[in-house]
Amino acid sequence: MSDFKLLLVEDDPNLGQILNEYLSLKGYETTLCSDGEEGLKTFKRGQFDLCLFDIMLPKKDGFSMAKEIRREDTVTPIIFLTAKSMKEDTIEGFKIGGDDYITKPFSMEELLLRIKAILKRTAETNPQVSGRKTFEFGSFHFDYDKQILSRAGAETRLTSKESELLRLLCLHLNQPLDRSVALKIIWRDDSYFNARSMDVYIAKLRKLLREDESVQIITLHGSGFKLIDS
Amino acid sequence: MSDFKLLLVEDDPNLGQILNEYLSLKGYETTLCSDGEEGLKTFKRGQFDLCLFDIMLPKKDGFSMAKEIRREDTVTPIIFLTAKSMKEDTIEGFKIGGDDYITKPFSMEELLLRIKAILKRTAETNPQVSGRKTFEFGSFHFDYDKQILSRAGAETRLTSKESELLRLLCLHLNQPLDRSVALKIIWRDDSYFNARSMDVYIAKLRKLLREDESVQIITLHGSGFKLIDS
DNA sequence: AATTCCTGTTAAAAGATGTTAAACCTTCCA
DNA sequence: TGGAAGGTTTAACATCTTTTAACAGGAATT
Repeated sequence: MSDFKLLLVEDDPNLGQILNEYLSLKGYETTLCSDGEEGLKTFKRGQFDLCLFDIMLPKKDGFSMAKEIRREDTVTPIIFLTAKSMKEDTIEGFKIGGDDYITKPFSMEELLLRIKAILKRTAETNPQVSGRKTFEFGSFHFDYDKQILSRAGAETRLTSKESELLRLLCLHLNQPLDRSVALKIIWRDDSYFNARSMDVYIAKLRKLLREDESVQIITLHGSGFKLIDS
Repeated sequence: MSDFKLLLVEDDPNLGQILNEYLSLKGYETTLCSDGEEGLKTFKRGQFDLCLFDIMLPKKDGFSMAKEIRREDTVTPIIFLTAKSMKEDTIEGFKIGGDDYITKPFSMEELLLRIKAILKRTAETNPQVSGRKTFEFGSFHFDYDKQILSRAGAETRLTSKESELLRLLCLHLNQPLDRSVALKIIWRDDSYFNARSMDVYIAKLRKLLREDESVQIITLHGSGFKLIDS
């Protein structure tokens, strides 16, 4: 499953309901709001991985919401939904810092694919903001919340530090994870002893991951590590 | 201006010309190809930041190109252009790993905004780094992620520095690789001692590559090196 | 040809990481 | 309250990677 949190703001109850159900069915955790102010409040409260905003909304339109969000957050992707396919609107949407723009009527499938394409990119370029909690790599399944690494039915309990580190590696799957970044996030401090502690945990994780040869932690000497899934 | 390199593959000479001019005007460095095979060859040679592929193309269609590219490179964004707005096509495009899908006729401005939206996401963290991760030259296969150089079944583990250097040489296969460029990218600093360190690594790589006579690292006295595959 | 600069090569020094085990800390419960 | 139990850090040593040093040759320049 995907574990991404989507914020959906749509005032048409029918469409809202359909979208909500469809996206939940597809494994996203969705929150539906029916007007702009409520949407904005909800956004500020929870952490979302992607926003889907209708443009014409009661109380506060989608563009205004996006503008306010972009003042503080330039990262979370925003997709606009709209009935009118007016060129000016499209342009406005992108200028504000939107990521995609879909005109109604659209197919659910296309919407889903566009959501996926954008999440793929943001997860790649901005791993540490992602709120993901479960991961799949090689033949492993890792549940960060439960601190459980499982494979072929066998479950291994992880300690918190093991989980934190594995999570960071997973968020950067096939990409470098910087030593100092990991130290600052997990140990709050990049010092000699913490660094050695981290090395110990890398060794522990390597031992756990040895069961699947297609997965390994590569050393990037002098800079960090990289979890590879081939 | 932007310094982004775009690869444009479009067989309609009119549209190709217009796109090319418009995007150049907007500050992108564009390369235009008119069929799929040429496009793929061009992609493999140069380093591009984004691809714009028409779907129906002579010799090799846009989807096939994207598929081949995604085997080695999952990073470089691909946008598909197409006349037909068939649902199946759109879905196919995203499934292959495309990033956006625009149906003709589209406004130049919208295309530009979509390009910008995607580059914003990818370029923030991964500037001029090409996404290629595996390379073939002579009888060698080099996997940059895994840091493994293999030939005739035999695998050699490389160190991080060896990998970095070999990667740069491969990206410039049969082309000069400037000393100071390599030093700035790998060592972050072009100084005397780093230069000597690099010479040591060139020697190590030469020793590894000796197994295949058709491959060698040529010295460009006073400027750099060149990996040649004859 | 002599000089100077640049590169090739090897080996040793310095530095970083791998690994294991013991010490240290918490937490929890008898 | 004392002591398991489990988690985390520190220590110690082994190993691997990278840098520095030293010397040998070429190439360019004069």
